[in-house]
Amino acid sequence: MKVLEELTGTGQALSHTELESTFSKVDRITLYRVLKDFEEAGLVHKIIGPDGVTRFAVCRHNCPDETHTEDHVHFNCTNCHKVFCLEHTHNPDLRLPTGFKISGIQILVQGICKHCS
Amino acid sequence: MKVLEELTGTGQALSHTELESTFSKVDRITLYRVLKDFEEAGLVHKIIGPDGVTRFAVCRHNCPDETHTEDHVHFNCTNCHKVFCLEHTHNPDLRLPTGFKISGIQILVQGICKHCS
DNA sequence: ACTTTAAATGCAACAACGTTGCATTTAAAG
DNA sequence: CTTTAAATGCAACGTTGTTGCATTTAAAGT
Ligand SMILES: [Mn+2]
Ligand SMILES: [Mn+2]
Ligand SMILES: [Zn+2]
Ligand SMILES: [Zn+2]
Repeated sequence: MKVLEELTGTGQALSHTELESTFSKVDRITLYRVLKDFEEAGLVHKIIGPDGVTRFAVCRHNCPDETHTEDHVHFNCTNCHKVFCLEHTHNPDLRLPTGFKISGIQILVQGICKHCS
Repeated sequence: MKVLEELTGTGQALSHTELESTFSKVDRITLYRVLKDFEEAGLVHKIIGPDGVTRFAVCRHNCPDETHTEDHVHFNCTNCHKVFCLEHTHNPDLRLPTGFKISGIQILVQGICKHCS
């Protein structure tokens, strides 16, 4: 519950390490299991940034239970390296090569965040 | 050179493991170093998929040396889990929240690839 | 309140991925 | 042929993430 509150309260996606230092009393394996359970329950979603770091963020209202598609845009600040979930959802008109059928899309925007600009 | 040929020849992005089994004679650390050198030289680029697996693909003609921006779209097949570089580049008209300045974008499309459909 | 049962936690061990230091081999220059 | 530098292989280490098992904690049943 504390983990979920932390994820809900902060405006950004948090890495395992960040959560681990926040809850220094909790064993890291417990944290792994908690986050996995939250993800499977559709409460949080995982974001793997361009640096390969996995972060977690709470799912918003528009996240369906079954498909668990998180189709909103993610923002990765090149200065502070934080990751934010943007409310913006975007479905661009991509013309893919023949034979390719699109089922989902992941957009990650890089730039300078609100706090760093 | 063999590694570069392999990456150029195949139409997809290859993971370290895949390359390692292709060149079973080569030590895995040498492979790490070769790929790192290629990346820093701007010959290949890294793609980290939604599963967190790192893959490598050759840079095309339109990859500038300095910025090394790979702004083309990547396709991840949900069936065979292969990753393809699409020629398509897309700059959508995103309206970001105030204070956020965009400098780049990464688009990863998921679906069924040509070979699996 | 006491007992039974299940869930949550912590620890150890392990595997995959990736990096660094160092010795050796290989190839390029002189 | 000798000198020098680059490329390779090995060992060791760090990080991330998973699994098995024992213990603790909490929930239910009596
Ligand atoms: Mn998100
Ligand atoms: Mn590519
Ligand atoms: Zn920032
Ligand atoms: Zn496929």
